[in-house]
Amino acid sequence: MGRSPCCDKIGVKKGPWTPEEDIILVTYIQQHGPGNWRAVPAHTGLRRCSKSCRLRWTNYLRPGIRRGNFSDKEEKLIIHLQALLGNRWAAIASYLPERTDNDIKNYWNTHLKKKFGKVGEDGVGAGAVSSDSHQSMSKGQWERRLQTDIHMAKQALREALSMETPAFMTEVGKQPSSSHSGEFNSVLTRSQTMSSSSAAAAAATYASSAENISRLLQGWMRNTETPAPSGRVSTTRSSSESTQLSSNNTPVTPPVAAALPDDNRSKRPGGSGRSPFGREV
DNA sequence: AAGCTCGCCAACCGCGTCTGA
DNA sequence: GTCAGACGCGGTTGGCGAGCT
Repeated sequence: MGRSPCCDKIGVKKGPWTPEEDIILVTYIQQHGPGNWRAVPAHTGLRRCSKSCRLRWTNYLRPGIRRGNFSDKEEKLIIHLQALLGNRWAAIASYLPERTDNDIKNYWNTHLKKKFGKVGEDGVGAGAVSSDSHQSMSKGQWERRLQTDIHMAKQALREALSMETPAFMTEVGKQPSSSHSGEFNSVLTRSQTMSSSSAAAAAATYASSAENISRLLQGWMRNTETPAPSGRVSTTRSSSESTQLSSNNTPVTPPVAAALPDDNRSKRPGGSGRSPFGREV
């Protein structure tokens, strides 16, 4: 099973994405949809690795993403799920549709690890259990274990949700997200069927994606009126800020925020994660 | 005011898994 | 059954900005 060469390192640009690149990528995805990442650099002319394109989209450009300001509920949920699932960030992220696995991972590493990292170290978390045990487990045992973990995670989540409406849901509610809780529940129950509403949602997704990027562009244009964003990171940071600003000032977050992450992951032909988590969950 | 240290986060890298030929 | 391509995931790193001395 040869490892993929990923990208021919020659001529492939690295480092922070510029707004122009973002626009090109979003435009392409708007037309063709996410997927077939291999073709993205070739068709768009982007001098980026396909992985980089996918990462940029899933972690940054994909609409419906909320960045920063994790609510208490989200924090608790992450802690709970981390204890149950271990460092399976993609699986955890599937319970927080508006957050990316990278974001959750970063948040855990920077904020929560210090506070709650010991929980895992003590072996309370399933992560500690699973990492050790699944080597000696048979496949059947491991799958049963997974199902148990999933069940526990669902239960924990339901408990968390039943206590009060999660802050992230209420916050989202401020924005015009029509059926967020419903979609969230569908995520919760892992109903993987791509309904026609999801298909319609996908269209809205791209529309709002374009909106996102146009706002991003506007912010960038304003910035370029003053000294141009010459610094590599500063450009990205400014774009990041403008994106965030847009989601704060105006409701950029689409109503389909919840639909995309799982649909994308589950529907993607080929490719999978390391563990069956996050897709079968 | 200048230099230093630390925290945060976007992005990269390597590996595992799945799928089709 | 085998192999190569494609994709997703988790760990890690690089660089900027904020806070501190």
